[in-house]
Amino acid sequence: MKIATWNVNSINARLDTVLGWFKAERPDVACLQEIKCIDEKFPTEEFQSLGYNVAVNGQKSYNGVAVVSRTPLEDVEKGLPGDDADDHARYLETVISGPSPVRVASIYLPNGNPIGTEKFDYKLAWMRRLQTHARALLDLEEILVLAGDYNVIPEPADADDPASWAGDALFQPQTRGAFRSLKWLGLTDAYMAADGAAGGYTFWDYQAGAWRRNHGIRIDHLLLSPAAADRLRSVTIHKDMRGADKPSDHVPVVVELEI
DNA sequence: ATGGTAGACCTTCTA
Repeated sequence: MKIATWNVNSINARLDTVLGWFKAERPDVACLQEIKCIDEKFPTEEFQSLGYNVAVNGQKSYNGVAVVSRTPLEDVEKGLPGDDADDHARYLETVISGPSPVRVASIYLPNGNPIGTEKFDYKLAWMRRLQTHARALLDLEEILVLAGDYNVIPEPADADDPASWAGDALFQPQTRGAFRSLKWLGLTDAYMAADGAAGGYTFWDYQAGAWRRNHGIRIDHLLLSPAAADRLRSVTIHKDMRGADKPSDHVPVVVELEI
């Protein structure tokens, strides 16, 4: 089973690019982030015509996440538990039906810039909520994949030029510590565990020639429960998509699980 | 050199 995560930076502006990739790659499941539209404006019919089921947690203009799957989606939960006042659409969790069901979450973790503001506080609070929820999910002992744009650069090796990110919310000690705490619950970073994976970035800014200069970072992650990690076959970063026409600033990351 | 681009959509915010 191929499970993808991709921050598309507007599903409607990216529709041809995304559908073209789906036709070529045929993922079984895809977690999408930054769809930047309300549920009613998500191109559901276009995905259905390719044979996919769709679940959307949308929002006008900003954020918004979705999961698309070949098999039906069960137990759809919209929003990250722990703060009823949080109205950002950044989390959707569902169970991919089949002989071996897989629980997946599509995560758009807050960016948090600039540091020293309420945006950074919101990011850290959101990460605490995610850790609390992940602990409860791990207790279920299911095949679980927490996939998305984490807006976290885990280690210096995950940036082309780590020094340039020193003042950025994505690379703060608190941010990296919260990500480590999350993993220490018993989650496996698929990219780090996969045989042969190295030197992969998943995001290059539109600005300042970042792509041309390979000024990239690895911030799109798939965290696996033990049952999922046991089934991990491969991880592929689709770097070529950054050079496509009308690219997102993020590229797809695909894990293959033995399911 | 403190820059630059992209998307939503009304004017500036977010990234």
